[in-house]
Amino acid sequence: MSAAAIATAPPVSRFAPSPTGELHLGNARTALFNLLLARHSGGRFLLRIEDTDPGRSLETHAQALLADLRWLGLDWDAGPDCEDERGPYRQSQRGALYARNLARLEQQGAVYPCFCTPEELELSRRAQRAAGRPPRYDGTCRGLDAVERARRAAAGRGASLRFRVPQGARLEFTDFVHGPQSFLSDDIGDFIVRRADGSAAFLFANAVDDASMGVSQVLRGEDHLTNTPRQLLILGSLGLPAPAYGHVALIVGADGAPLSKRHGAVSVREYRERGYEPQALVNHLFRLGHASALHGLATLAEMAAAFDAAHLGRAPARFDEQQLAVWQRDVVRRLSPAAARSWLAPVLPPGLDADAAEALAAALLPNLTLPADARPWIEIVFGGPPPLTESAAALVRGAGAAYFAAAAAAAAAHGDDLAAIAAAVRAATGRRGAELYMPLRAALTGLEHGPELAPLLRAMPPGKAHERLARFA
RNA sequence: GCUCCCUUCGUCUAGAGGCCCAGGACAUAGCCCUCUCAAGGCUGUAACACCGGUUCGAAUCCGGUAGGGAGCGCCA
Repeated sequence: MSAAAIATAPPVSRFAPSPTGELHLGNARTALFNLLLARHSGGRFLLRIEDTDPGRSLETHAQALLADLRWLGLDWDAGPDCEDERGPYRQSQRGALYARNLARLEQQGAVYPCFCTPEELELSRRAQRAAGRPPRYDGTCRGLDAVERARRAAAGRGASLRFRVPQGARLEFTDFVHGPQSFLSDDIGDFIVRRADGSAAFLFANAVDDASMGVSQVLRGEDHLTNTPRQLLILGSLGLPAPAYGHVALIVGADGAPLSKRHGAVSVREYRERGYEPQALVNHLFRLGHASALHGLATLAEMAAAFDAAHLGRAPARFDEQQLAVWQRDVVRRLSPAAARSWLAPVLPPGLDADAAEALAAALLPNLTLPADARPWIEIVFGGPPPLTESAAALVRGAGAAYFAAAAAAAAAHGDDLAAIAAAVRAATGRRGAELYMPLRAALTGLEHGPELAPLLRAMPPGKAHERLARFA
């Protein structure tokens, strides 16, 4: 393939989570950016499940991961549930490929068996730290000869396979987010590519898979930046093509510290359960660590068109729930009546019919961020006569009995029609504007602030308005 | 400890030596509109972490300091 052909080939990106827990906000953003990267140029976006660690990988987590990604609207072109010829897309099913490539490394002498036990390694690391040195593999098994290896193997000691990192070499690559990077190979210890149980280690499986799946761009978290030279070493020994690597800074909490449980929700699931809309979450994540000229709510297609890897940020971005709430309100206000009804469903009184639910949603939506915010209003709409705040009570007293006599009579005659009630009160009292409406609001809701009165009245069960107005007549 | 990464308004960011006494969006404040809140319209407040150097000129280049983060795992 010529250089020009490579340059114009559509990109292939991927998201490669390991099913050891829930989909984290940071990973969700990584998935989003990779999807956008591919879609921007008509490329392909792959989903690969990295379940090489059987002890920590759970099928339920894998399923939840797919469900969360789908909920966000992030669809993949190939993955564990839609295989193609580059698959399978679960690392646990790619053992043969790893074994083949591992064998090639063994033939070249690029790797060597290591008989050190985890305990020995831990001890060595501790000693190095104590001596003020970087904790790296000390090379115990690096120079073992065939006889010695055979003896240890015969003694039943399981062996892992380590990559023989060249000494005195400078490892360079260009990160498409951070620019030129340079590492000294001497700062990298010989690392494990195959565990003693025969399974492939992350560094190895991940790199080999990217190459064999034709991934052209690897956009991942900055925690992998220093892994990159290792993976380049592996790929180089195997003669496999290396993708372009780009690393985005991790997302941090509102206080600038790494996102953790103490920041509250950190998983996509938690936001979904609290009633956040996927479009709100995606819009917020899109602006974190990425700049575009896009303003206002955008669709994934619009984001893809606007996405530009050159505008990926290098500094950690704060996940600020206040900003998320802005997007959320924007999305909520645009919900269709049917969508609004199901969004609100978790807090709706049981047995409420569809029409009543839609009327309620229509009244409340402009004032809500999350379904839970509707609770006090639902109590006001469906519960008993609400207690008045002090200032609401003052408003009611100021209006007087004649005012409410007129209002109650109109409510009895016209039900939930605010215009009719207001007209009657105006005729009886000559009041207009706030003077006219505020006592009605106070008597009906007990408060001075809230959603528009007219739709609120329409959401109330018949007779409620009259009952509440009549108590002051 | 060693290596690497990062640092522009409250937040997300634009900015690749003069176009920047730093632009946009969101948030926020005031005004208008309005039955309140929200929405909408208008106006405003608000930042180059710090110290040196290079240069006629630095947010932009170089060095250092401080602060934050990551990696150094038979985790990924």
